[in-house]
Amino acid sequence: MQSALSELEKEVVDVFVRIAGALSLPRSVGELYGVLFISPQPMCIDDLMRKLKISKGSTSQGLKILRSFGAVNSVYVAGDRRDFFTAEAELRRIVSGFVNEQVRPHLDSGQARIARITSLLEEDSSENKEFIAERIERLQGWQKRAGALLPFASNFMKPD
Amino acid sequence: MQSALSELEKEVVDVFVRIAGALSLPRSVGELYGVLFISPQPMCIDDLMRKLKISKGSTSQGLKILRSFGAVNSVYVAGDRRDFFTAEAELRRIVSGFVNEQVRPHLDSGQARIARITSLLEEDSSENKEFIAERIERLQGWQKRAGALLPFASNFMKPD
DNA sequence: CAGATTGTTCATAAAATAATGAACAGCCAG
DNA sequence: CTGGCTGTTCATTATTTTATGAACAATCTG
Repeated sequence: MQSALSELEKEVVDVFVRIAGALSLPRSVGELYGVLFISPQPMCIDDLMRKLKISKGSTSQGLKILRSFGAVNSVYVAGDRRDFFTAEAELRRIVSGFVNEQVRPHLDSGQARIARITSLLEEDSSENKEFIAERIERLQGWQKRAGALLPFASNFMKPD
Repeated sequence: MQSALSELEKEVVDVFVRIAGALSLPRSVGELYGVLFISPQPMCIDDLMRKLKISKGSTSQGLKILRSFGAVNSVYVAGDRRDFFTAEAELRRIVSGFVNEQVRPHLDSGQARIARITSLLEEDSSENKEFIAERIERLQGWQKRAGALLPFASNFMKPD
């Protein structure tokens, strides 16, 4: 296992670094997934640190995040005490993990907040109450739509 | 037009600040949209600065971003030299603007990068070539799927 | 045209986010 | 139990991102 990224590996890692950025995840998370994604063998923390030249802390933290939504799988390697990992390669699983862990909670707290807003609005008595009420209802509709889109998006990834 | 945020306004702004965060947009962009969203009247830069207590630079910059994907509309107010704005309230328009301006370009450059990777792979002659080839193909499939999902997501917002 | 008024830009400051690495906790092997 | 690995945590440092505000350009107004 050579400890430098080949040109090809660098490109692949770069793809995932950009994806990570789009998802508001740390750069290192994208790097880690990228390296695992094109590695035929499972890798341990030490391998990843050496390949990417990042610290042990970042590596551990990054893997924790990846595991949190199932983007990475642990693999047992006989005769080695260390933990090894591979990239989860089924898009559907990653998407649904991500949705459940990183997106749904936000939607839920948004739901709660809108409920609070509705009750604030009742106490309110400005001349614009009607307009504001319409806006809040609209916002609620958006929320609902977003919630409906998520499971659909997961299914959309079905065959992969 | 009072120059402080009511409790209700604060809550609404907060909702959009969180959404902005999820979309990797500056906090101020969420604040601006939020205030416009619950404002019955069009607002000018000065109004927004005062309401949100943010600088003129942030306000101008934030509105520029919002305009870039059609989240905000310019309104002419008779007898006033200043520019006035309202929040675009049709979700479908905002989504499709956002997709076209902020998402599609990333997908496209990703496409280009994958093409480059494919050519790098041809020069490559490791024993793992086959495995890597499979992964790159898979990645390409993901890319394609993402591209297909976007127009669908836009349509999903249809009635709003 | 001269003087205001309005909006944009951009160098700098401030704030938020991520990475580092040393300290620590757990665990196995002898 | 002791010593050596392995992985995690977290206070600090580094980096990146965002906000600020003064300088500027553009546009009206009288």
